[in-house]
Amino acid sequence: MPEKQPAPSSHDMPQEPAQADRFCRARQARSATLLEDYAELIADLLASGGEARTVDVARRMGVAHATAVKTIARLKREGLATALPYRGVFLTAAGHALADRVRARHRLVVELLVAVGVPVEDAEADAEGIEHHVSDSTLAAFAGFLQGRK
Amino acid sequence: MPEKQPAPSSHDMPQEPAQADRFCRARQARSATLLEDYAELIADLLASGGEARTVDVARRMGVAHATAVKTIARLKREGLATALPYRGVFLTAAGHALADRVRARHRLVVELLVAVGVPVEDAEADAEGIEHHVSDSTLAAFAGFLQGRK
DNA sequence: GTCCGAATATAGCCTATGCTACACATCCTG
DNA sequence: CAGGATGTGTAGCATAGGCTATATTCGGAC
Ligand SMILES: [Mn+2]
Ligand SMILES: [Mn+2]
Ligand SMILES: [Mn+2]
Ligand SMILES: [Mn+2]
Repeated sequence: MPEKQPAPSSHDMPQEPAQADRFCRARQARSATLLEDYAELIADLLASGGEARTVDVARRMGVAHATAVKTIARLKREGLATALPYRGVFLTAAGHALADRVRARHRLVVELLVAVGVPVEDAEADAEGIEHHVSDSTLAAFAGFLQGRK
Repeated sequence: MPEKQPAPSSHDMPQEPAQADRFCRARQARSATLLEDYAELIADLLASGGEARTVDVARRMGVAHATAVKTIARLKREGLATALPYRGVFLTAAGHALADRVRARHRLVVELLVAVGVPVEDAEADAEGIEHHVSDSTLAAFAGFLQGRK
């Protein structure tokens, strides 16, 4: 066998399987991102206005309404939402549960960012992306940190 | 005109244009994610082993080699990398610059996470996704926070 | 009750990211 | 220097997530 070189590394790299695993998990999180954001948004619309119309969802997501329709179709396909024609979108129990989890995470991320000195506006903006990559472990650490400095 | 209702909100929602803007920026970051990770990885491979072969990149990214080929093609298309047939991948000046920026951000994010109590392994895993959503403002706040607790 | 603007549905097109399968090139090893 | 293992290139397929354009349907103003 070719005796794998000890690698003349100037600076260390992560082990190959561990690194691949990290990238895979990040990809996974990325693909769940949209559903999470939609679920949270729809829950908020239902809570504040009574109904979630496709147009409103599209406007708030910043996409064309046809795009929102497709994503909502995916929500339905995955058992997170239902919709009656010309009647708006609703969340299933699973959808509400997801929305709650996502909202809690969103808030905690913003809180943490603000606590370490990020301006509120930037915290809100960055949190929208960051939240989808925060594991339970990290979430717990955030909570502990915020608790400790109260 | 129908006199838009003041919204009988039980809890406040962000203004519509601001929220759409946040989602758009998050989508933007998401689409840059792959290029950033590839650039960083290729730079690391070049630095530690002398060359970056497509297979190694694929293995470390945890994807099929054909997938890596396509992404590397995009890197080339965007002027970040070059490649000679059967010779491996190289970074242009722009590619190296991107890699450096990305690596610095990656490290700072891990440091911050660890500083607030996230276990190192989880910090490394989550950082791989989080890093792509950290704005300059947030990055500066992280640096300041870490500085302050030294 | 009619009519018109707004909301909704649907179709078609595009790119980005994955994958598998297969063909060809390279490079060790014996 | 022959052959097999490994690396590369490429084709074909699928899904996700964007878009525009076009047709319907709804619902409120008159
Ligand atoms: Mn989000
Ligand atoms: Mn959110
Ligand atoms: Mn990353
Ligand atoms: Mn990284």
